[in-house]
Amino acid sequence: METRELRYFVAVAEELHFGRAAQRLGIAQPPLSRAISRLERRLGATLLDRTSRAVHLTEAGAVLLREARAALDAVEAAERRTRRAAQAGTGTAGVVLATKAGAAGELLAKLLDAYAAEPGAVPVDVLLCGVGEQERLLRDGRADVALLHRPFDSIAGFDAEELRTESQVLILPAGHPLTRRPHVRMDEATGIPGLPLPRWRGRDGTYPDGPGPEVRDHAQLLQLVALGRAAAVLPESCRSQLHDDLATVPVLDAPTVTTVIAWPPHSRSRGVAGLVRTATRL
Amino acid sequence: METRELRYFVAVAEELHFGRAAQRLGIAQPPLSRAISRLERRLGATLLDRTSRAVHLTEAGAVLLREARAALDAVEAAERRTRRAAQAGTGTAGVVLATKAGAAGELLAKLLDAYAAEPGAVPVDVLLCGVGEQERLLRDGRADVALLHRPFDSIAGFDAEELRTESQVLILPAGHPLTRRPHVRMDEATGIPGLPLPRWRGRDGTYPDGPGPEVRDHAQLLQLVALGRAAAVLPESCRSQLHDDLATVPVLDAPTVTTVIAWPPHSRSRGVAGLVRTATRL
DNA sequence: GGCAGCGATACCCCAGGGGTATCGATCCGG
DNA sequence: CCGGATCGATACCCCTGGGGTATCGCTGCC
Repeated sequence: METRELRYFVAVAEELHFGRAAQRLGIAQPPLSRAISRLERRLGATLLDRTSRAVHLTEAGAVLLREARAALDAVEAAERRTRRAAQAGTGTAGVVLATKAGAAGELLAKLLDAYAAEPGAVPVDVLLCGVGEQERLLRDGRADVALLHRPFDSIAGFDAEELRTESQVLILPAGHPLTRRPHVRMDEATGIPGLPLPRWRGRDGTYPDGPGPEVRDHAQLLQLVALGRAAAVLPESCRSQLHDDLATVPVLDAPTVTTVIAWPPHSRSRGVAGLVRTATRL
Repeated sequence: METRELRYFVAVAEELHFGRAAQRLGIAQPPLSRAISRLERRLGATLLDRTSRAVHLTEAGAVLLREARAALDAVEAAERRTRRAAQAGTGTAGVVLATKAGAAGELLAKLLDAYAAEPGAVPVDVLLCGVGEQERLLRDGRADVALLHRPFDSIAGFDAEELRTESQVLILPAGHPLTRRPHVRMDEATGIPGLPLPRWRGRDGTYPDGPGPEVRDHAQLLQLVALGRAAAVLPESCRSQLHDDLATVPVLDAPTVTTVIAWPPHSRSRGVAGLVRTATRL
């Protein structure tokens, strides 16, 4: 199977419409129809049920859609990482580290400093991204290594080392009555009148239903809290980045958050290995 | 990048010789040279240093070799799993479970029985393989789910659930003086005169240096022990499969062995999900 | 210096990927 | 119930590019 065929199939499987898929691919519809038929013939499998009015995925088609996405990510990653390895000047290639914007601030700074001081250290580019994006960046090769936060981020499919575990705190506008409490419980944090917890954007770009404002990164969230429109429960290390217009209260029964450094299992290059070693010794 | 180009590059990178690589690929040498040049031009990267006497990988080439192998595995897996999903009769596709031949005997039997009794269970094919092969089978799609044993097998890149943890025992021919001991230490087990521990075959098909016979699965190993040519340290659950010509002694300081059920992170199909659910409830 | 080994180049052929025109089936509005 | 709109499949054509053979140019080596 050629990657072109996989790309074609994914386009059709996502659009469920040969015409639109062809348009998206920048080709005409007939060659696309032919390519899919040929793919089906070679696989000995019907991938799509087509009536002349609608297209549906068969069970085999659903399997191929999942697998093809993973395979195309892997091919894309190969291309990107090779390009980066080549262009990073003659000599040792750099490494791209992905982390959530606004999270893991001092840990990240310490890691970068400590690693830069190592002998044989390689240049590190930091890629700040939205919540939940790191997984995709690692998978398609835009990043080589990432800082993730369990249990929020999934480390499925990656190698990882734990760096730090911390408890969470409730973040409120300074002066809110609850800030005088020594600690709160989770059910108190979720039910503050007028200060709902926010809804985080999912990987697919949609937001869960419910009350609370929609947010996609920490800066947005903290601003909303400062404006008195929301409360937040975040790992306690975020306190170092708060202005004095925000106050924190420990949440006793919130799940603890583990910061991990993760990388694709097959691509433990020298740069990644060094960064991981430095991180675990921090 | 097309998978053909990746296959071509991997062949050359492994052979470090255009002629042999072309032969392996079943094409002539000139088109292979051209394909690699074109790949290099498109990537904007030199992948191979070629003098007219020798070919070496550049740094970018080494990156691409690693990444290309992973990508080709993913493409191969896509093809195989789709074929299986299609041919598994009309209706629900089966699942292939990989496990080491001779290991996890009763656990496996219990799992298969319990799962088969579930409503909506899917046919399960069991694929018995050599030590350390499961990783490759999962990666290239010949298997969908596997029973692995940490710390011997790496679960890098897979999702996994722990099933059972057990300690290890020393296996000796019946009547050996050490069998009268209530327990032994690891350093005693490794130094038995005339009964060396075996050398396991690595993933690359080679054996580590040292004394001891070369083995690749449990059946071979147990036969060697029965013949008085080796001793073995194995998880205690293997006792249920020993004839009375073999005896066991607990090893106090051997690492504990955890049996896990693992699967590729993106491919949690209905069959795999059900099997994992059943396994964790066992 | 002649020779053997190896990758690159030159040149040719045709399979196949891509395009346009059109067909055939199906759904829908009137 | 009919005509038009929609959509995937088919027919046919063009030409890119993948694959082949012959050969060159370079490099070690006896």
